[in-house]
Amino acid sequence: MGITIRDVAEAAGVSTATVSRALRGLPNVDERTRRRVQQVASDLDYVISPSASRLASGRTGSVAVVTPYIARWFFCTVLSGVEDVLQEADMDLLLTCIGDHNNQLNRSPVAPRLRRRVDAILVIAVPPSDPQLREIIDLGMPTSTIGLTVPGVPSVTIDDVAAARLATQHLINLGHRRMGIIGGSPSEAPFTAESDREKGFSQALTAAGLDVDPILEAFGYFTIEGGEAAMTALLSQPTPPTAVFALSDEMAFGALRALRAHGLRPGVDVSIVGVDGHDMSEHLDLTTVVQPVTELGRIAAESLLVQLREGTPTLEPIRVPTQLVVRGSTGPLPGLSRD
Amino acid sequence: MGITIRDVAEAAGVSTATVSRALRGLPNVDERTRRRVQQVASDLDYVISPSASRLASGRTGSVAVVTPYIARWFFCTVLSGVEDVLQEADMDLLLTCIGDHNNQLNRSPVAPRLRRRVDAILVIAVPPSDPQLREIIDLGMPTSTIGLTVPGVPSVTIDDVAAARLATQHLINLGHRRMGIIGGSPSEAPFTAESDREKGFSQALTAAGLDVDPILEAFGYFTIEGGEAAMTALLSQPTPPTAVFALSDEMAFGALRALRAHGLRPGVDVSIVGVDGHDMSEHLDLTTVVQPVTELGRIAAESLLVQLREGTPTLEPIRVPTQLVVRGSTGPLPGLSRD
DNA sequence: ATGAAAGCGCTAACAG
DNA sequence: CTGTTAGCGCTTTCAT
Repeated sequence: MGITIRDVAEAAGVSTATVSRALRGLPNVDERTRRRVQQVASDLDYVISPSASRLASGRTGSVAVVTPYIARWFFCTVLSGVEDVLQEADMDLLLTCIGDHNNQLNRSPVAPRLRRRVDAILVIAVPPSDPQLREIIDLGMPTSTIGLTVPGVPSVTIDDVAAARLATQHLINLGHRRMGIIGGSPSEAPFTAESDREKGFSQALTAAGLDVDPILEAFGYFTIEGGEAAMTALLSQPTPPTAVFALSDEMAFGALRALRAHGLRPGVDVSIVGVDGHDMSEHLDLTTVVQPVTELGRIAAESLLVQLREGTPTLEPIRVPTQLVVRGSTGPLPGLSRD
Repeated sequence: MGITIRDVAEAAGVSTATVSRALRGLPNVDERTRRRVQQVASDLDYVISPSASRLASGRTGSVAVVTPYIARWFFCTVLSGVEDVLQEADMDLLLTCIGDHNNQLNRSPVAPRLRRRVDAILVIAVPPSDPQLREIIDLGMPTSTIGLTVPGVPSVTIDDVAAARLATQHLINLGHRRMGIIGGSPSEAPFTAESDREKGFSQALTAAGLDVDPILEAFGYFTIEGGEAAMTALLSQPTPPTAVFALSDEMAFGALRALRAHGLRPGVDVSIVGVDGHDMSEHLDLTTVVQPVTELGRIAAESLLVQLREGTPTLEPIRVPTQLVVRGSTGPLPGLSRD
C-alpha cells in the first residue's frame, strides 16, 4: 500500500536517486527534470515515507519539547511559540511532559525515550537540579533551554534578576519600605526563575538601604491558591508588609484575592506586583513585569534550528528584555502625602 | 555510530530475530533467553532505532494531535490529558496547531504532513466546517475528535446542549426572565460547542415559556476582551438583561469586568454564568458548568488506543457529564423577595 | 546532471 | 523456541 519513490521514478522516467534529489530541492538537478518529477509526484499523490527517509539519512526531522507542565500558562505559551517555528521549518514536534517535584508523574525516564527519536531537544523551565535534566543534556544532542540556564547549554531567558529588581524598585519608588515576597517553594529544587527573582528582590532592597526580613517571605508554589495562602500568611503577621512582590502573576492573583478577602484594596492598602504578563493580569489590574513568553519559545526554537544547520551552538545565553507594566495593584505607600 | 540489534544478537549469541522478539515482549521466547537478551541489551546500552522499526513494521508508534490553539486554557488542558495517556502507552505525540478563522496561521495544509507519519489522529475542537477537518478524516486513519462531533467519527465531548440548558435553567430558577447570551461569533464556522450551547439556551428559555430575543445576543469570540465588549454592548441597551449566559468562562470573565466597569455587582445587579470550569472561575467567583477537560483528552486518547489495538472504532459519541457549580456571580433577580 | 547499487536497522514470514 | 532471509522505502556514495 502507498506509492513509493520507485513509482514516481518510473512514471517520470528517471532514477529514484533523481527523484529524491529533485523533491528535496538539492542542486545538480536539471530544472526541467525537477519540474517533471514534481508534477508526477503530485499527480500520483506521492508522499515520502518519513521512516524510510530517516533510516537512510540518519536525521529524524523532529525536535522534542520537554516540559514539567503542559496545562499552565507559561508552559503552553512557550510551547505555542516553539510549535510555530518548528512547523514553519517543517519539523515534527514531539511533546513530552516530565512533571516536577510538585507534580510527580511517576514515569520512566525521558532521556532514553529520546535517544534515536529526535535531532534536538528543547527543555522548558525544569528546575536545574532535576536529575532528568542531566540525563537529557548528557545525551549529547543539540539541546537548548528556555527559562532556565545550565552552564554550557544554549538558553533563552529573561534576565530574572533584573526583572525582580525592576518590580521591587517600583515598590520602593512608591515609598514602600516594608516589603514582602511570595516565593515558589522553600529551597528544594528551585527553578532558575525562582532563585534569580529572589536575588533581584534582595538586591533592590539592599541597594535602597533596606533590610531583607526573612519573616516577610512566604511561599506560593507558583499557583493561585498557593499565592492566596502565602498572602494570607503575610497579612496575619503583627506588622504586615505594605507591598508584596510575587514571583509570578498567578501567585499574585491569589494574593489579590487574599487582599480582598481581608477587605483590603490592592494598590491602596497593600500593593502587589508580579512577574509574567499573564493574559489575566490586565484583566485583574495587576502591575507586573511582562516577559515575552511566546517569543521565548520562538527564539529558542529558531536558535536550535540554526544550531542544527550550522552545527555551532549559541553558548552565550540569550536574554530577552522585559517591561514593567504599571496597573492598579500598586500605589503609593498609604499615608504618604500625595505628590 | 550507535549500536544495533546485530551487536546485541552477537553478544547474546542469538539471532537478531530473537532479540527483536525478546525485547518487544513477544511470546515464543524462552524466558531465560529473553532475560539474557535484555541483560545484554541494557549492558550495551542498546536503544532500538524507531525509524528502522517503523519502516520494517509499517507502524509509527505515534499519534498526531491537531488543534486550532495551543496557548488557550481548554486546548492545553485537553492536551495534557492526551499527553498523559499517550506517554503511558509509550506512544509519541506529534503536536500540530492549525489555527482557525480567528487565528489565521497561513500554513500549508496539515493532512499531507500527517500521511505516513502517524498511526492515528486526535482532533481538538476545530470548527466542523473547517476544510482541513475533512481532509484529515479523509486520510482514512483512525481518528477521533474532542469537543466536536462529526458523523461517523468517534468523538468525546460533553453534552453541550444539556450544559447550556443547565446554566440557563439555573438563571430561570433564580427568577430571571430577561436573559442575555454571549455567543462566539456571528454564524461563520461555528464550533460544535457554539451552536449546541446556543441551542440549549434557547431550549431552556422556550421550555420556560420565555422568548429568545435576538437583540439580547452579543458575540465575544471566546476571549476575555470579546466577552467584555459583548457585555458592554448588552448593558448599553434600553432594557439590559438581568442575567447573562456566556458560552465560555473566558468570555464570562470579560463580562464580569464589564459589569464592574459599570458599577454593577455580579450576582446582585446582574447574574453571569459560564461554561468550562476554567482554573480562574473559582478565583473570580464565577458560577459555571464545569466540564472535565483533562478527562476529555484522556478518554479520547484511551479510546483511540483501543481502536488502534482492536481495529474497531467506537462510533457512538462518548458523552462526559458536566456539573453546575454555583458561585457568587449568579443570584436572584433583583427586587425579587427573598425566600 | 543522472544512474546503479549498497545499505540504514529492523520486522516478519517461513523454516526448522 | 529459534534462525534465515527478504525486504520496508529511502539516501548516498561512486560512477558515468
